[in-house]
Amino acid sequence: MDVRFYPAHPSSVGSDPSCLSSLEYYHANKFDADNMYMNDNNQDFRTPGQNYSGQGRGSASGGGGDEDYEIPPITPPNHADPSLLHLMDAESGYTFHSLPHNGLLNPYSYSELPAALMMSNMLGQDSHLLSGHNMHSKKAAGFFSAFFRTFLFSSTLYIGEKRSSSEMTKPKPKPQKKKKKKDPNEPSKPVSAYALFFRDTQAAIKGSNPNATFGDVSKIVASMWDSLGEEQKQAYKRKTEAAKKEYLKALATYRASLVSKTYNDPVEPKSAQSSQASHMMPPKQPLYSVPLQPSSSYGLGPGSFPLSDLQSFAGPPRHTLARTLSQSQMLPPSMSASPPSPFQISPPLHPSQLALHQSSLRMQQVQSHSMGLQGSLHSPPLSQQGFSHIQDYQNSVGGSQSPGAHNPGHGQNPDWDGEYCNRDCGPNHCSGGMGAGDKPLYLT
DNA sequence: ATGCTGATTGTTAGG
DNA sequence: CCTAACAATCAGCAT
Repeated sequence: MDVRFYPAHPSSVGSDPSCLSSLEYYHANKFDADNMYMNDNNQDFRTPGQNYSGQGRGSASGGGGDEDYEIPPITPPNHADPSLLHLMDAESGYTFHSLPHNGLLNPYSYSELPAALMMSNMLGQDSHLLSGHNMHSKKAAGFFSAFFRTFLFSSTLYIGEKRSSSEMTKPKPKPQKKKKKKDPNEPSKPVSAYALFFRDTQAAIKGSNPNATFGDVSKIVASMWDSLGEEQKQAYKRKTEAAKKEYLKALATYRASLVSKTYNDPVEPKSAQSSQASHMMPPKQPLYSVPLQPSSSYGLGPGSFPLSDLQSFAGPPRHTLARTLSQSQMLPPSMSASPPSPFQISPPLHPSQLALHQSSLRMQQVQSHSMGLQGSLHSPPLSQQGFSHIQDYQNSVGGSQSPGAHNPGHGQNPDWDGEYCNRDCGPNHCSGGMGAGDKPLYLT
């Protein structure tokens, strides 16, 4: 592994139009572009022993596993400057008044990278966002593209150093994975903070390095995660916490639906179902009793808190939770919403009895739970925790990465929506197609 | 402490 | 066409 910063060669800058425009923007913003040269040397940043022979079973894309990944080598700005926090001025838009000058960038120090990455992601990846917007946006896009590349190369260097030592010592054996079949209706586990971060940043990485494999991206994201500021990690963790609460509720709903299914479907072999249901309800598991009703029983109507929040909380975009909820809506609210306690499973109660039996208890649970939930959901948005610039920009460009997601009405938390509504943003997603007749997502 | 599972995206092959 | 596997990595949970 021999990754190094090559002496800059200004003449080669022009080889990358996007970089050129970025550099122009650097100049326009008094950023020292002189240290941001590119060269034509292809950088092979594979780590020793790694085989990028391709993905999937066929590895057809591998070409023998001898790819060189052309991360445009950019000599990074020269000295570490933790003040990248001031990278963007939320007031004035996108003036960059505190970027480092003339110093090698410490690969470990780019605490603000994710924000820039997300910007790069939004700006560079989805060029449609730029079309029809003003030059300001384009310039910003250009800047972030180049800015991201700078950091990306730094992270590449970092990765190479990091992994070369560990892999030399321990070649990891590849255990045979076997994915067990999972009930498609079962809500997916909430994505971890890291997964969220991965989702945010991978697009930008891929945008800058289309040839980068998943492994490459993973390493880069991992190094970035390591370098992420604690505050920003906390921001992701807060999201995860919220998603976890949602997951628990969805899980409770799902389990309730399993039980109710048993009741409602006597033809079905009961033994398997009920044993499954009871097995899936360990007593230790905190179960939230949540009435599923079209308008939230918490008095939080669809406008009471951002729809995007709801949808982003709806778990990973595998549709499992959505399906679960949809299915649950077919059931009586009390049944679908509230899992019977294990003690109530035997002897089984009639659904109506069950509902009555639980209603009083649930009322108390709901009230207490709603307090905590509201607290978490209305916690300060990320925009107040270091992502305000992103929010600002999303406001200026339209808010969503998704094509066609105009979101005119749910601007309460655009950064959330922009970050996590970037998949499955079909006509029924984001706010665009979420009409009254669409499936509402009951977050109560 | 350690190990397992599942999550991230995109590609590919097989059913 | 749909699904599973695969890649590197991390978080979370169970043991």
